[in-house]
Amino acid sequence: MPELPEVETTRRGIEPQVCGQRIDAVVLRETRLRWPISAEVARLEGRRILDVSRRGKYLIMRLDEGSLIWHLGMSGSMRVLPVGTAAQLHEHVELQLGNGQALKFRDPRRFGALLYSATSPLQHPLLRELGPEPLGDQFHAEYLHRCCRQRSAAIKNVLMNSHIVVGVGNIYASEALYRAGIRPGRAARRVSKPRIAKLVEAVRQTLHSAIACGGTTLQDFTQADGNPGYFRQELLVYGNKADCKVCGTPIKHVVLGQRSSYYCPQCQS
DNA sequence: ATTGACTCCTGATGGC
DNA sequence: TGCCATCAGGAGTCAA
Repeated sequence: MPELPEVETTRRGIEPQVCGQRIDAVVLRETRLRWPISAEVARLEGRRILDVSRRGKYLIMRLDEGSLIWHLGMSGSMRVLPVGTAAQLHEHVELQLGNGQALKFRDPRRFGALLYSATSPLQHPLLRELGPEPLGDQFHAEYLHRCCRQRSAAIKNVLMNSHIVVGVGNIYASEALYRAGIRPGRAARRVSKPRIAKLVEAVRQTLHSAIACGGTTLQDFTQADGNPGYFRQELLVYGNKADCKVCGTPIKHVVLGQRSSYYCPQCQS
């Protein structure tokens, strides 16, 4: 579920509450996430959280010694609530802070992760090979065109490949392709450079708008204050079983790379 | 080197 | 009402 806008929304929500705070206690209720939570995490008492940054869909919490790397997986969310607030079902990790607040990580499907990195977190094997940030200046038409030129894979799968560009998941790939007028199943190398340029802009605009709405909530996602994200009502094609809002043609649903894709057969080619 | 299938897990939904 | 099959936003890993 959480794609870049949801992770960025989470980052902005927790940052003011956790920055500069000392970790008074760590509560681990379930350590079997995507990878088991390592024993070092249980020993973080006394460390201080310096800042919270984001790389793709990863959240990085820099400590005065080492770093924590979080991933929300498909169903993860974070909230900040007073220490002592009853734990919800599937609330696997809780960091109790010096200000009396607790950072709570909930993840029903346990596809999320919490990793400890003793050195530079950006050099962690999971982060080292990631592609550029879609909202940064390294992601541009020239770059994406170069990535697409030789590839026969569907353009949507290329967009969702985190080694090419980070943060774009199933929902926003569908939305950006709709905005750019490109069919999701089109082979990447069959997309002309001008259309690639349009797609780069569509990805940027879609992500910016979604961040402004606090992300998209389909099921589990909540912002750090417990509110849902409001981009769902702005979605143009994803999950749409009705007609195209522009031309009235019925929206098509296909499966690409085992993921649902939606597009307008009239507006997208 | 790319690619597509498979995998982890719980919960919501829809058909019978 | 209940039971069962299917599907869901991620992404590493493996085999071809």
